[in-house]
Amino acid sequence: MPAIHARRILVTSALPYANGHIHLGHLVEYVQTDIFVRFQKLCGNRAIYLCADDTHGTAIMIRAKAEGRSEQDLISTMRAAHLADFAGFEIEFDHYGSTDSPANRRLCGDVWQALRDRGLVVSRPVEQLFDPQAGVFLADRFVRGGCPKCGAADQYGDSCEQCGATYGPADLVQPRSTLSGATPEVRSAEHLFVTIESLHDFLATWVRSSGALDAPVANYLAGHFLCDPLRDWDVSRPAPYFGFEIPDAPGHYWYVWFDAPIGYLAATDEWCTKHGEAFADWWHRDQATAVPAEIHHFIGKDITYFHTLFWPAMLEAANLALPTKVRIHGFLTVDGQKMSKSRGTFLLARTYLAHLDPAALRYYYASKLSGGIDDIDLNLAEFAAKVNSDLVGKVVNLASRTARWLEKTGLAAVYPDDGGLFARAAADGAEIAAAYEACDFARAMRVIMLAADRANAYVDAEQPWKLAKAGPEAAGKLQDVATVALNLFRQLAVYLAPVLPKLARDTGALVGGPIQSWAESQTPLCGTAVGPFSPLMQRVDSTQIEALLAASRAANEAPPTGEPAMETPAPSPTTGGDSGVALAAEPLAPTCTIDDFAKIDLRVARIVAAEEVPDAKKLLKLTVSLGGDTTRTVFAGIKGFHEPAALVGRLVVVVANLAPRQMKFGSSEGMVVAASGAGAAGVYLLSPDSGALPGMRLH
RNA sequence: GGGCCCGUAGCUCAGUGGUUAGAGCAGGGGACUCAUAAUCCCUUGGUCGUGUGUUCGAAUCACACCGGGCCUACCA
Repeated sequence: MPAIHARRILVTSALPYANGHIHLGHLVEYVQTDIFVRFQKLCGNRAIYLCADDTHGTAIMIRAKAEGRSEQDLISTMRAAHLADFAGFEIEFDHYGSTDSPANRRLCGDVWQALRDRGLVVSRPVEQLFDPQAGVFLADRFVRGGCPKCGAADQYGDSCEQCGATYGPADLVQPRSTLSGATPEVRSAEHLFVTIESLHDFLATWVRSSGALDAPVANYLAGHFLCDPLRDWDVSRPAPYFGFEIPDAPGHYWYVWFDAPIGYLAATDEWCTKHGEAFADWWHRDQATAVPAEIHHFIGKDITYFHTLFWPAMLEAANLALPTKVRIHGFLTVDGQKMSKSRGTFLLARTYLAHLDPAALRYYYASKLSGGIDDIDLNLAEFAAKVNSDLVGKVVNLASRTARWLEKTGLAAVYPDDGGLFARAAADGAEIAAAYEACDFARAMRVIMLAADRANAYVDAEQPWKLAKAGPEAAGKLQDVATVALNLFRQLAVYLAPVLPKLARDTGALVGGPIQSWAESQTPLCGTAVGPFSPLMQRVDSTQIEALLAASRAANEAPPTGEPAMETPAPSPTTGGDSGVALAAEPLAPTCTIDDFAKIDLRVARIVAAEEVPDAKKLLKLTVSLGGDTTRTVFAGIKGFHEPAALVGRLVVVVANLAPRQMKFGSSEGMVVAASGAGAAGVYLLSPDSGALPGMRLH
C-alpha cells in the first residue's frame, strides 16, 4: 500500500518497432527502465511502467504485403513475440499497448485538433520519389543507386557509405526502388506540416530550464537546432500508408513518428481504464491529486530530438503535462564493435534466453549503466567473469556457505554482535538508493559488491565450519555466525531486488518471506525459520557463450521467416543470388548410394582442447569429445583460420569412423568437417544448431 | 564539412584543482576447505593520449594536436 505522499511516477521506454525482434541492444533500455521502476516500487512510490508496440509506417506495410498477409496479422504476431521476449527478461510492464489501438487513434485526433486550433498546421507540396510499380512513395532508405559524388554503386538514397557524401534520393545515378526494382519517378504530393517554430521560445526555455535534460543534451539541442529557426515538421504521408487516416485530410495519414509518442498517452489511458484511474491525473496540467505526477521517458540517444523537441511541442500545444525527465542512454556494442550478423554478435533476446540466464545480463547491464549517454560494451569474456565473480562467487556464495547450518534451528532469536557490519551496509543504503534514483546503477552495484566482500571476509574470520565440527557447545556460536551471514546476504538481495527479481523471490523463499520493501535492508531478521537451500544462480560457462554465438550465427545466416529485404540487397528468391564460383571450381562428385553414405559415421563432437603444433604449417591438434569418456585426437588443417583458444568448447561435426592416419606429429583419429574451396579463402567449420549434443549421429 | 563525447593499471571503470592517483577483474605469492575450483590475506602493475599554457598547486581548467566513437530533423 503506497504511502499517502508517495511519489507518482509514470515511466516509459521507447516503443519497439513491430518490424523486428527484440535484441540485446533494445534490452539495454528495457532493463534500465525496469530496474528504475522496480526500485521506485520497492521504495513505496507509485510507479507505472508503460510501453507499446510501434506498429505503423511504410516498412510494416511493405513487409505485410511481401509476406502476403494483413498488417494487423503481422503486428499481432510480432506483439506476441515481443511480449514473450520481455517476459523472459523479467521486464514487467504495468501496461503494454499498441499504437494501432482505438485509444491511440482518438488521442492522435485530440492532439491534432489542438495543433489545428492553434494554427500550427500548414500544407504544401513535397517532391518525393515514387515507385510506379509498387504504387508507393519511397523513403530514402528504399532507394538505392550510384553515389553522385564518388560513383560508388548501390548506395542508399540519402548518403554514401563509401565517401560519406549526403544528397537527395533524386540525385542518385540510376536509382532503383528496393521494393520492386523499378526506376522511381519524382512525384509531388501534399504534405501537412507542424510549424514548431511558433513554439521556439517555449522549447528554448524548456530545454534550458525545465531540468528534464542533462546539460550535454541541452547544449546539443541549443547548438544544433535552437540556434536557427526550427524547420516545419512533416507529419503526414499520402496514401497508401499503414496508419491512421487524418480525419480532416482524407487520403492523408499521420506519419508514424506522430502517432508513436502519443502511444504513451494511449497506454496511460488504457491502463487507467483498467484500474479505475483518471487519465487527467497523470497527463493534465491541473491535477486534482495531492502529489503531481512525474513523467520519465527512457530513450536511446538516436531519438533524442523526437523526445526533446517535437514531443514537448505537441504536449505544449495540447496543454498536456511535460516530461519531468528524459533519460537518454547510448548504444550497445558487442566485444567493442557494432552488433554484426556475420560475426554472430547480432544477438536476439530469444537466442540469448535459449542459452543463458536473463539475470546474468540484467546484472551485467546494471554494472555498466551509469546514467549517461555513453555507449556500453557487452564484452562476453568480461560478462562471464563479472557474473561469476560478483553474483555467484560473492553474493550467492554467502547463502550457499552458511544457510544449511540454519535449516534445523532457524535464525538466532536475538541478532548477534557482528562488529557493526549490518549497520554499516544499512547505512550504505542511502548511497545505493541515490545511485538508483540517478540511474547510476554502476555505482550502486559497486557499493553493493563492497558490502558483499566485507560479508565474505566476516565468514572467513569466524570460521563457522570449525564451529560445526566442534560439537554441541559451539552450536550457539555457529548459529550466531550463520545468522549474521544470512542476514547480510538477505540485505544484499534487497539492494539487488530491482536488478535481480528472481533472486529476491528465491531469497524470500529461503528466509524471511517475500521481499517487499527497501526498508527491509535496514533491520536484521531474528528467530525466523530457514528453508532448505538450493542453488540460487548458476555460473556462466564459456561453452554457453560459444553456443549462443554459434546459434546466433546460424540464425542470421538462414533467417526462418526472412528479415525484410529492404536493409540488404535482396538475393534472388530462386537461387539465393549467390555466385557459382565455388561450385564450378569443384564440380559435384559422382552419385553415391544411401549405403555408401551410411558407411560414413558423422557425429557431433565438442572440442575440449586445441593447441598449436610446433613446426606444423597448417595443423592444429584438437581433442574432441563424443560424449562420456570417448575422445579422439584429430589433426585438422585449420591453423591460421581459427584461434585454438576460441575453438575450445564449440561443437563441430567429425567423421568418427575414419581409419586412423599416422601423421608426422602423431596419429589422427578422425576428421573435422569444414567447408573450403574456390570463391573464398578460408576454412569454415560446421556447427550444429543449438540443442545438438556430442555423440549424436548425422543422418 | 560542422558539432558533441571519450582517451586513467593487461581489461572494465571510479576519481572534476590540493596530502605518496583508486576499485573490481586478470597476473604473482600465501592461507583456508563451509561454499557452484567458490572465499580470505598479501602483492606486481600507471610519464592519468601527446604537447603548450593558466595556477603556489592540474588526471581535474584553457588551447592545439593524435587516436576512438557518435550526431548532423521529411531515418526507423
